[in-house]
Amino acid sequence: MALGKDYATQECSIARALEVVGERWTLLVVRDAIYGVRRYNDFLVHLGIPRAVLSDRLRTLTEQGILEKRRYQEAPPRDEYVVTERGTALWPALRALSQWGREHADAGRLRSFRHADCGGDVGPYGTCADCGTPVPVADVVMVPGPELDTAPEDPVSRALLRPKRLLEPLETEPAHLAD
Amino acid sequence: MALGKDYATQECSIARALEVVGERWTLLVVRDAIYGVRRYNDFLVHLGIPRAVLSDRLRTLTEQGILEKRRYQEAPPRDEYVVTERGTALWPALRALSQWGREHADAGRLRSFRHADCGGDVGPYGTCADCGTPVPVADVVMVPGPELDTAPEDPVSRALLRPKRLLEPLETEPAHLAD
DNA sequence: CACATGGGTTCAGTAAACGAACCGACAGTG
DNA sequence: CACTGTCGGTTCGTTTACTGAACCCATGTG
Repeated sequence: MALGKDYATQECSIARALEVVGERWTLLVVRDAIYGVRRYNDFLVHLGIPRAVLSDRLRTLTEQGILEKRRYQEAPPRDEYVVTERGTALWPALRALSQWGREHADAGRLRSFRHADCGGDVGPYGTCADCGTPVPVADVVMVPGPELDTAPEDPVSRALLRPKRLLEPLETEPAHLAD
Repeated sequence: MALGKDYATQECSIARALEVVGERWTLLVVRDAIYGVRRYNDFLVHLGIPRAVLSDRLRTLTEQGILEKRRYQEAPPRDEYVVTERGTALWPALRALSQWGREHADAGRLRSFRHADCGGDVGPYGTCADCGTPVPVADVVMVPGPELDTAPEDPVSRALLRPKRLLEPLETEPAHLAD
């Protein structure tokens, strides 16, 4: 991880995982990638992260095979960062953290997760509260809660005011349409 | 969290959770607490963490209600840090991270988790692979895997070479018995 | 041509982590 | 009583990381 000392001495798969995704901002970048954010600028404005740190995290996550950088247009050259299977495999951990946050750090509910097939809530074990089946990340729909800012600054937050199926690319308005 | 900038602008329960437990070392302290580590020195030698950082994390986690500091002997005064319900509620997140680590960052298996009642593996959704029921943290037994160091330096790692039921206090040998 | 956009890099200042040293209260040993 | 060791810390100088602002470059647009 760095800082002179890493967790390498730890014989523990939690430590190994945190060695990869435990740095500041890293899990939030992965979260956004799973939410469908793909472009540098969208990560930037949504996270409010310093550019140098974002560049570093995107590079590291790409090297780790959690994101994949790919050119989606040639002129001008533009790349996007798409979450890989290795990255989506972090979804259960993010979902569990989100659950804990809802129960122990939030006042109200900010967003919740629903099973796309039947509309049931995704329960504490990642299974659908209605139909009982485990919900894969691609079948999760994130729906906004009552405590969200209704007119956020950044276009990513605005796009996330509508229900959003995870993994699908997020469509943000071009900047010149901003109020 | 600090560093001048926190995640406070994030309307997201993952960010709220990471605001509390996202700092370096914090989740490993919670992990150890769930494994049954309770004493300052045991955290210290098992984690290999700088003392100042450990003191800070224990204080912060206590303030957050994730650990509870309590006096267990008067002369000399000795305190222990016991994980609270709020702390054990982080178990699903830790288990999911562990799962990811096993699949994507480990070579072999270091430790695994079993359902105490029936001996079945705790599966990817936190349910027992044998009997199918969700396994609460108190019913999890951690068993050592083949890749562990068989003669580790610190007494905590030595104690964890035997199967260990989570949450129960860990019994470490007194230092003068070390080889 | 001027200006905006996307995707970065560079750099100085600040905050955090590191590791070694130190400390106080007590217990056990000789 | 002195000596040694344990436990649970604090202090402090050094190294590393994060932050925020400025800058850069290629391209497209009015």
